[in-house]
Amino acid sequence: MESILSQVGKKLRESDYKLTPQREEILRVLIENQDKHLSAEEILGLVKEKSPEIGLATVYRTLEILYSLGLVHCMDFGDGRKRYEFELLESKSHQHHHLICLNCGKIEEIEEDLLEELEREVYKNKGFVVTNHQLKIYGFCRNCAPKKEGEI
Amino acid sequence: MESILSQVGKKLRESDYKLTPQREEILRVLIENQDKHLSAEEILGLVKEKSPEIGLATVYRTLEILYSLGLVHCMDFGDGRKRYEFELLESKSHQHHHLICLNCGKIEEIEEDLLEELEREVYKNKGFVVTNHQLKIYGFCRNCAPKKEGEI
DNA sequence: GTAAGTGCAAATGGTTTGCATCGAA
DNA sequence: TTCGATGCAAACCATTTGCACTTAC
Repeated sequence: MESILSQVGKKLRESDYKLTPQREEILRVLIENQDKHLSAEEILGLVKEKSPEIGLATVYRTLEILYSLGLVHCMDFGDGRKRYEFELLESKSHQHHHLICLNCGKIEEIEEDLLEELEREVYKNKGFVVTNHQLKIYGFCRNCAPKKEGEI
Repeated sequence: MESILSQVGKKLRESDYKLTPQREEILRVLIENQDKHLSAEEILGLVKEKSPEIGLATVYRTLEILYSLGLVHCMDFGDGRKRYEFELLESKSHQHHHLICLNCGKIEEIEEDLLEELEREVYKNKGFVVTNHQLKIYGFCRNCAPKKEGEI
C-alpha cells in the first residue's frame, strides 16, 4: 500500500503534477476504500478526519487529475452525484460490472466479463471498435430477493 | 402514432393524471424522436416550436410522470444532463444497449441482448435476481474508427 | 524563485420547488 | 366547481471557477 502511493506519486510527476500532502491524503482515502464507491463529498469527509483544512475544490481537482491519468474510475448510479473508485495500475482497462440492488441500494461488483461475443457482434454489424464498456445490472441482492419474491 | 397518443392518454388517466395540451405536445415530441436521446432542454426547444408558452418545469414534471409510468427511459451519457427516450408500451422491459463514439459523440443503439449467460452466472454466484440492465459501450464508430486507427 | 496548487467564496448549470393562477374533468 | 397542472422565478445542489495566498520542486 505504501508502494502504491509511491507508484502513483511517480505517475503524477511524470505528468508534471506535484505530489502535495492534500493529494496524498486523498489518495490514501481512495486506496483504503477501493471496495467502496465514494462521492467527492464522502471523500472530503474521510480526508477531513485527518486534515480538516482541505477544501472540496481540491478534492474535485485531484479527482480530475487522477481520472485523466486513468488512476480512478468515475461512475454514476443515478443518484445525482459522481462516484469514484481507485483503479490499481496493473488492472486491465475493461471495467468490472456493478450489481445494483433496487431494494437496499447495495452495490456489488462482479469480475465476469463475458461480453467478448457481444463486442464481436458490434464490430461485425456496425463497424464499431470497442475500447471499453460499462454495465449496470439492476435487481435484487441475495438478502432482498426472497422478500421481494411475491412482488416481482 | 395517433393511436400511441391515445394509448398513453388512457394510461395517464388510469393513474389519475390529466392529459393536458402541454403533456400532449411533450408526448408528440418524444414519439416523433424515439430514435434520439433528448435532454429536457432539447425537448423544451422542440415543444416551443409549436407551443412557445410552455415552461421548462412542465417538461421536467411531465417526464417524471412518464418515467414513473414506465413510458420513458432515462439515461445518462456522462455529459451532465439526463436524456430521455420514449418507450413503446409493448416493448420488452430489458433496455437495448448504446454505442457511444468517443470521437464524434454519436450514440447508436443495438438490439442484441446476449447477456442471458451473464445473468445466469450472476444468479448462480451471487444469488442476485436480475430485473434489468444497462450497457454502455465506448469506442469508435464506423466513421471515426479508421481515423483513430493509428492512435489506439 | 516560480509556476503550480490550495482554500475560500462566488458562479454555473441542470433540476426542483413555492406559489399564484389556470383549466380539464 | 375543484383539485390537479402550469408558468414563472427563486431555490437547490453537485460541480467548477476566480483570485489572492501558499508551497513543492
